Amino acid sequence: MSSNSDLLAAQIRAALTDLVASGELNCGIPAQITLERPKNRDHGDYASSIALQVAKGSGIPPRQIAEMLKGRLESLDAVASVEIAGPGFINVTLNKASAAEVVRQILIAGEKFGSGSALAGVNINLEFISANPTGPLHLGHTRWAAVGDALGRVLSGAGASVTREFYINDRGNQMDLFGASVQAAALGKAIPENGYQGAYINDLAELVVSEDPKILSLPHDEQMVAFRELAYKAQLGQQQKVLDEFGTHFDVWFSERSLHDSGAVEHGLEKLRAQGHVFEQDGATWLRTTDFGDDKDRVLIKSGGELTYFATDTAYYINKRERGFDICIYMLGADHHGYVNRLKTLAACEGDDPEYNIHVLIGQLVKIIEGGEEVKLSKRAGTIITLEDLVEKVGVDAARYTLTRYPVDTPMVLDVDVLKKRTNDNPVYYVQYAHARISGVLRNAIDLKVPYTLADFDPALLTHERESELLGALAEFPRVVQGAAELREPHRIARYLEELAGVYHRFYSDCRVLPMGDEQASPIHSARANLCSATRQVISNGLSLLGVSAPERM
RNA sequence: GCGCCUGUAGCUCAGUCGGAUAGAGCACCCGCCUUCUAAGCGGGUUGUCGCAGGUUCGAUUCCUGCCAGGCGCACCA
Repeated sequence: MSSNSDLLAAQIRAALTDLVASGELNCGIPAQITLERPKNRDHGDYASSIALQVAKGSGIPPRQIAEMLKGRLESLDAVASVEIAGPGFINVTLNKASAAEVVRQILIAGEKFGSGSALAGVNINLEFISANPTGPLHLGHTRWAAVGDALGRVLSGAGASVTREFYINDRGNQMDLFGASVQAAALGKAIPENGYQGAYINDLAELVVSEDPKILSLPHDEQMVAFRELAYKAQLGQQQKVLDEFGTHFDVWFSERSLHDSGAVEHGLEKLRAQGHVFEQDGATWLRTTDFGDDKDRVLIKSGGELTYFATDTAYYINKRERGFDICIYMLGADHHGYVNRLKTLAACEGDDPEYNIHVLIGQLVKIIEGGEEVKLSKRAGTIITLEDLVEKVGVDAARYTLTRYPVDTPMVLDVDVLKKRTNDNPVYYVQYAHARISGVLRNAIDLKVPYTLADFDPALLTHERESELLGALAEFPRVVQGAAELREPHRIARYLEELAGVYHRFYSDCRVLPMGDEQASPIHSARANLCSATRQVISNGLSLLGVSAPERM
């Protein structure tokens, strides 16, 4: 079942191919023929600038090329009229009934509407958050929890096979420092220098002691390890619980320790050596990342024999690839952007294509303001705002929606006061309200005996301008999902939903859906109720891609 | 010094391969509920798309330089 825009694009391609074959036109044919949705409705339902693009090499004026294509487009059943405008734009207006066929497509596809196959067969590892298990999740993690989860859903929607993975940094000095901090808190001693602070450390200390009172009689070093291990389990469990409540789920919780225990690190080093980019210097072992444009080479094994973090990351990447992932997506905070180049060059050293096999998204920082001032303190964590703090303030839906409606490379400011409002200020309610409103209309439709199944649907009745706008917006959804997946930009879904909700609200205020008073139910009521039903389906599908609920009532 | 991100309306921000008159919400003013959810709709007002060049039929979009802000540049984790 192809959409009208696919149909038009295919027809243009066929027409161009024929013109080239017959010698009337001498030009290359673009790989992708895209149709735009004109901002100005006078320019039809779809517009193409193909004639301008193709004109350059052909020596024929663009308007003349547009003329050549016009007839072919007009011959399509779905097309009502074709006009050539300006320097050579082709503006296509669909006939009303075929524009309305999208309602049928949506209602038949249901939850599947919007899903596509652009990324079918692609196996993607999506790694995000990957916080240290030494404390609560902060605002930066929260942004990833929302965006990463949404991206996972969007990629799946585009047909990819997606594994969501959380890398647990459960090894190294930070863990020992964490253990020592909890230990100190339990013993009532001063937290070590650079150690972990905050009420949660005391909570963890109490919890560990209550779970295992004998811990207090262990020798000091052994005791630190015991505290470290028990606090680690508790803190990780806490992160998992919080994420679960936030609606973000992972397929794999990957422990850094397991990477070492399984021999994956040695294996990774072997693999890099075999590729010929490893060398020894000053007693250390290096990876010659400068072979692929890094500004300096990177140490894998320190002169003291210790592995660097980079070595582990390298092994981890190789491990992912060997688990069969075609594309590894990393979502990192802005403070790690220096890492992008290193990750890409290590992929190159391993023999991969850094432009395809690895994709790094950098998220800019999130600030949160309340009452006009930046909020910096958390009751529990001591210094940082946590995921729980945000959810407690504004709720899961508002938090998730707001965090996903901006591109990740924009630094963002969350205004808590706005997020608490239930007005247009707060787009999540605007979109959810449209869903609830439609649900109300459809409940009433049942009471008023207005049938809205496909058997009752006559597409030719949807001719009002508001109906056309709504139909046009609905038809866009699959393209939006595909674009969001390919560009790794889930915020496009949110922006689209706001647009769609706006179009629906305008339709609602101009077009009466249900019979009034004693009026009998007629086919137009059924047609409009079907349109409402299709719109509700698309809003629901879109919100689901963002992990935001679609309420039946508000 | 080098690198990444950002700079669009009074505010918060959209604006995939360059396209037609640069958009939305908020704020401000004025309207619309005796019949489907007013958490809504309509109308009015708001711009040197940071600055300067370049590429071309056409640049907010691509290239170069500069200015401003944020963040990084370890044999740290």
